[in-house]
Amino acid sequence: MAEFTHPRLDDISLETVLHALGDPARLQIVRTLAGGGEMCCEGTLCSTHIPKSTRSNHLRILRNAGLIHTRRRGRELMNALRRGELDKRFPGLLDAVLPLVNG
Amino acid sequence: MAEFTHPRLDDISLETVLHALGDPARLQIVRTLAGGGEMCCEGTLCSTHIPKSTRSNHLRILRNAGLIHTRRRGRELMNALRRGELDKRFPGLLDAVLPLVNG
DNA sequence: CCCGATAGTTCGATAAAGACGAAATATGTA
DNA sequence: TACATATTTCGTCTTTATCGAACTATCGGG
Repeated sequence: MAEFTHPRLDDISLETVLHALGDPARLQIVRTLAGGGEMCCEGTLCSTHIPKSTRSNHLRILRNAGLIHTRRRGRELMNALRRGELDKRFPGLLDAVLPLVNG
Repeated sequence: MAEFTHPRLDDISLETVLHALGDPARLQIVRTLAGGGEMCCEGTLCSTHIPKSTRSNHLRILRNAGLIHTRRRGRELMNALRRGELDKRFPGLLDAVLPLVNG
């Protein structure tokens, strides 16, 4: 399988990022990844009953938006938040979104 | 015409706000209103060729999300960003979104 | 190697959301 | 009252999202 393509830092658009974050499932994924670790598709949203094809699609949207980085580890695909890069590109955005405000 | 309903500060959800912001037209409206003034539907997005029914819908989404406040002034409906309230509810969010990053 | 199990993606069909012209509603002015 | 202005609502069409099923890739064990 070909590896994934991730947008370069400068190509990440705020609008696309906001669109990606504007979904409850994706926001939850991002918050889960905010701890700093990696998580496979199976691992994300494990507390909910979202089918894997939908999870896969959510992760693809997050990846294409530039929010997460995906690498293969064995048969799993590990996803990590591109925290440092995003903080550089959009200072303060993740800080504002990630706290446990849970509005 | 009945006046508009605006969500109370505590009822504004981050997810809904992010969804509202995750559209280029609406992001532009919010940025335009960030100057602090009021603007009618006709006035928003005046540089683009978006039909009024679509503009109206965008403003409704922003209003329901809690981002803007709408009041009638004569036959116009003036819209203003709920900046102070949003800064209280989601500190740093608008500061991160509004700068002319234009990613 | 080939097989089965595991992890994810892709496909295809249905469901939900958005866009926009046309018609309706509300307000102001003559 | 009649007409113009400002905006919403409605109906239709297009776009986007969801999710089961089928497909692809990787690993471990005969």
